Amino acid sequence: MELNELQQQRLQKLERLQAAGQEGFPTTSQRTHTIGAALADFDALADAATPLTLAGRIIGARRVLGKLAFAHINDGTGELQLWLSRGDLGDLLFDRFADELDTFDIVEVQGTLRRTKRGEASIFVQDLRLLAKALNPPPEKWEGLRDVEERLRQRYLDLIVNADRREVFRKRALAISSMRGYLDERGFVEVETPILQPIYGGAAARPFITHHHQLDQQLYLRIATELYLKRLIVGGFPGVYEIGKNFRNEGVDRSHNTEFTMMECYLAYADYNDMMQLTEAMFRHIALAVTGSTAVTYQGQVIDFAPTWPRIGLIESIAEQTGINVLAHPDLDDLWSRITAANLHRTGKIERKATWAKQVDELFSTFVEPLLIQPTFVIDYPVELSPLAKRHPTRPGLTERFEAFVAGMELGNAFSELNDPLDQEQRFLEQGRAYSAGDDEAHQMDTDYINALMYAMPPTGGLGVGIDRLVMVLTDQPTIREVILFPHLRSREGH
RNA sequence: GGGCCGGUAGCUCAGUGGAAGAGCACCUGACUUUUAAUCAGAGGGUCGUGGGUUCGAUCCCCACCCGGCUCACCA
Repeated sequence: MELNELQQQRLQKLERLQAAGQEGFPTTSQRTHTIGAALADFDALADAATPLTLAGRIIGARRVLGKLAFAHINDGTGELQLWLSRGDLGDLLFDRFADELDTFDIVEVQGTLRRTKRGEASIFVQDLRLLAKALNPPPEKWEGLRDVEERLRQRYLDLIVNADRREVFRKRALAISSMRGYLDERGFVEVETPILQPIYGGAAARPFITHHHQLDQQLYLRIATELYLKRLIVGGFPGVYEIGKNFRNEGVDRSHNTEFTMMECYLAYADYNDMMQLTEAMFRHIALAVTGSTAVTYQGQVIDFAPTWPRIGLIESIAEQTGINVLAHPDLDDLWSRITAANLHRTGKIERKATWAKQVDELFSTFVEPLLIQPTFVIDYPVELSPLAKRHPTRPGLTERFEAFVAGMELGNAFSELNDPLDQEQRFLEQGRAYSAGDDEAHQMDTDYINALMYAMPPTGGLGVGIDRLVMVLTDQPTIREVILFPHLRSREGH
């Protein structure tokens, strides 16, 4: 390992300490309180002059003023100023602090709590030792670490330096635990289903492909959990859910990451209307848990998760924005003629797609989705777009499906689950034809899933929620990579 | 994948076809209540990588690598 000048200076300090009989990385800390606990009980501990042992990372500049010195330490629960004087510490320890310790070192201090003349809560240090030497120097004192690439590649440093970053991930954890709590309370059983799958399904996406050597079997990283979870509804669970990673071999942008976290839940003897109510109630519950309010500000816009959300028909919303009733143009050639007649292709945003369903999806994504800022249910999707959803009983060609949109992003997808095995088989066959026609995201035939449906699945409502996007909205983050700890980046040589 | 922009000291950033800069950090010295401490001084660079043009390239040209924004695709 080649060390730069700053790293060598720090290494030399470590070696000097070790030469003086100090451990550079002792096995354990003897701390008596977290900083958070010390601050919470500050006045009592200070009045009683209780001796405390605290530990933490030296953050920010050390200020050495001749025979006095100041610094701050942070242990993840709080931050506290160290007050060190040559008189109290003695020459050996004071010089050790001044000469051998650096910003980012992790130290342990003993002392009593007091306020300085200017009123800042501090620990007046009587003893100190190194717990772990930082060989890397900190970034700029005020600008911090701004370079996006470095922040993502060295997320640990980003988290050290940018304290609000840790807050985002605390809120992410809170969002997930409150979601889990909501579902647990309502009798959903949390399950784990395969990530490595012999047949991928449950969504329209290209998969990652891998191989099992011993079994000599091609496997896919899951793109969704759907088909396994519904097998469990067949198996008799009243409701199931899974929170976990999905993997889609597709582009990365501000609202897409290669691997992302989804919650899927299925409720027996329910339909998509029930799932809309569940979605509203659950999002309200989570928003309250994370932010204390149902109204959150996202990128300057107030978004209110309070029920009841508007429900608009997919077909009607496209017609409203484009003047085109896609159901009146039920094949691709016909629909494309209508689009060109309306000159929509001249906007530069619309091009001819491989299938009618994808063309409809593009019209919606382009002309309707960006307008859906407040939580909105878009309902009743075409059968061709929804191979796993039950047909609408009164609207031919449509299914009982909705997607939940917030801030112009799809946050949820749900339907009354198709439980007719014969219809499901036909849908898979249709998907196979779409694949042949050039739709490389079409579903594969899953005969075992059909077999499961042939034992009868009760009427079931299902819902999927994109956790990362939900966290983006709840924490006001502009991109998905700011709510994922280690988003995917190309590897860089020598790093 | 396309378009536009970027990569210079540990970090944040200037800059120029003719000797590589600033601030912060770091190092040395002074300083017993600092809060971006202050004062004085010193050190630190394969200017993303590889070619090319040129007497001379960090700068101009080409290719490549990594990233940002954006469009396309997807949730």
